[in-house]
Amino acid sequence: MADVARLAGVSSQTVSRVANGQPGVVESTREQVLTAMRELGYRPNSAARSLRYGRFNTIGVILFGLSSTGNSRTVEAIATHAAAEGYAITLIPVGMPTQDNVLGAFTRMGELAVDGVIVIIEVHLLDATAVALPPGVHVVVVDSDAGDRYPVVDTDQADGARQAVRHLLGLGHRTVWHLSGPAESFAAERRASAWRAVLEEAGRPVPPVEHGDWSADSGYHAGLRLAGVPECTAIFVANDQMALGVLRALHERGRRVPDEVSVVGFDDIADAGSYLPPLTTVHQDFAEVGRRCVRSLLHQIHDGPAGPGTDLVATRLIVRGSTAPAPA
Amino acid sequence: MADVARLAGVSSQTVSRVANGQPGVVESTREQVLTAMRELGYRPNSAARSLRYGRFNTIGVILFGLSSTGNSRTVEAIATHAAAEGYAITLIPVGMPTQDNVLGAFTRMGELAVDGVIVIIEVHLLDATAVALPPGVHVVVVDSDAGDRYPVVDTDQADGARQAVRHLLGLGHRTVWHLSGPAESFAAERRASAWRAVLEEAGRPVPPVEHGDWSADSGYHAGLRLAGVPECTAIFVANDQMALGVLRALHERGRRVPDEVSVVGFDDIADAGSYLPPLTTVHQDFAEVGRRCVRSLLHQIHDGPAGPGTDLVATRLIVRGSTAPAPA
DNA sequence: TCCGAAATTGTTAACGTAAACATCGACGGA
DNA sequence: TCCGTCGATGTTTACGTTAACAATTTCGGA
Repeated sequence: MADVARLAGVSSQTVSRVANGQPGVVESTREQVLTAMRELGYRPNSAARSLRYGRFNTIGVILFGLSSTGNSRTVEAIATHAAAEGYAITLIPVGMPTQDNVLGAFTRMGELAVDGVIVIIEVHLLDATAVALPPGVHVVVVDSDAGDRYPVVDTDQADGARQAVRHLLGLGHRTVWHLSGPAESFAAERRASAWRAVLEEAGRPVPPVEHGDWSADSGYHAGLRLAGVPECTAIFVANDQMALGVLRALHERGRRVPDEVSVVGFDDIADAGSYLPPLTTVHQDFAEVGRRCVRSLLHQIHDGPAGPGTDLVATRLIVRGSTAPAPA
Repeated sequence: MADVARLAGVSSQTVSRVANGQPGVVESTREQVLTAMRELGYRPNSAARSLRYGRFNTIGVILFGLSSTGNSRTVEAIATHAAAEGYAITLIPVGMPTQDNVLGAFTRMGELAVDGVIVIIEVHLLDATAVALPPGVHVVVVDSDAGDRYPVVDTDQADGARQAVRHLLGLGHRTVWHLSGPAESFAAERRASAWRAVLEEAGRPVPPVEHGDWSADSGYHAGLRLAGVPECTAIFVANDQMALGVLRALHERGRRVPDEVSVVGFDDIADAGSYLPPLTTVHQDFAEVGRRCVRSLLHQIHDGPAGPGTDLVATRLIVRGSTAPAPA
């Protein structure tokens, strides 16, 4: 910057003014400075800027597993909206979701150049880390029940599950079986309890819950077990990938979908419409979740901390070819 | 930091030494400083550090579309390995892959606190932007043919395609049809040209190429067309998602896989083993690509710029249930 | 007892930027 | 003509950190 000032024959302050588009610089001077900038390939040093302003214009995202569909789409939306507001995104991946690792991520975060953090991790891992969060750092949590401690943005898991189960009951199925996610997952738990609540409310029997780990493979194995249960004609699967595995298992066992068994998934991933048969599933608006995260976090950064609370994003059932009226 | 120094009754320099674990601080002093740090919740200001050191310890990743399987897994690997080396990852998403947007991303990058950039974008979009790249910023490019201008890390697309086509020919198929990606994609182009080369080398007829946009849906439509071609008994599809669509189309048209038609995909995404039937596909090691990107970039940052050149990551064919000997 | 070396701690300056304040010159009105 | 005002530009300072050097203390040995 000093070099630019020297070359343009002005003070560094004037260069600063030009760089930031501030008024009070006469046109001819501005031209000279811009020319000098180009000539020297000047680019402002953001570290110095941050130091001066006390802000980094950066949001940190702590997450476990970027490859899972939901996470990557949420992060993409976060990145897009943050960029629109002039904020960059810094990714802090957590290798394995152990408390130690999460704690480590929070510690690293504390040392990073970040104005706020969006946490996309099952919240029970946050218990021990609440203390470790640096006081000046704002937080938004996704997909957890931390609503009493931090602002939370999340898909309305329960309502999505309710829509799925009611759809199946509406088709005349006597009851609905459920393949849930891992026991530690709050998303899985909420989907499962909404499923149970609808059945109980309707006075239907509640079959035993199967558990998978979200993978198609685990869905396949659970599907093999369910295929052996003759009275099982409707299955609500907690995500689309496991549903894919279920479809394969049913197919291998000769149980036709949707004629003999109806299947509903959750997520509406891009491929769900191309499964055999195309999957009826609950659509999650990951982009909207990301958008609201950014909005909430920026609001905190600019206007001070926000109280806890939960912001739910609506879901909707997408009916495709994997559900049909119950067999006679 | 000054507060900590005051509370601990030492100079700020001593605080700095403690914070960085430098030697030459007596144990009792260190304790006092650590206590003061805890009490005041001190955390070092990374902007000041960056300013002092002239480095940000941050890597930028410019990409289009985080949701595509390959990208998210590559980014995850990049983030993991960068973190292990003490580097953070800053994401710069490009909304639509137009030259303007890419140019904008590079400009933003220039203003960001970044020591180097990994570019995960089809390279023809880089043509006009080569100039815009700030001189001091190191670059590694993924998935493109920029090998003459920048260091490139990429999957060995051609070899993967060769393995796929040879596998099908080895099963006795007279020739192999191809569903390619979008015409602008270099990855698609390389897979297609390797496919063509193997066929020509083997003296087989080269069927017309179908084009999709990587989505399952586009695969479905192309699949419907191919299903109408009786002599088509083997299809090499340029990615797994389109292969999923092809499987669905063949199924709907009553062409059995693999008995009547064999299908090979590319990527080996997590779900590929759960398709109906489980998909034979070319495995890409996205994690390794990410690892090498980071290695190459850090090498540049620490030891000076590297010349152009291409670093190819091996692929391997995973044979599952979607391929079988040609029908008699 | 005193001196020199080593260990520990303190002081100064600089990284690049921008806010706050100071200066300078031009212009208009009395 | 002189003065006040305003617009353009320059100067000073501070942001938080750490390298380089300076100062102080401690300790062993002659």
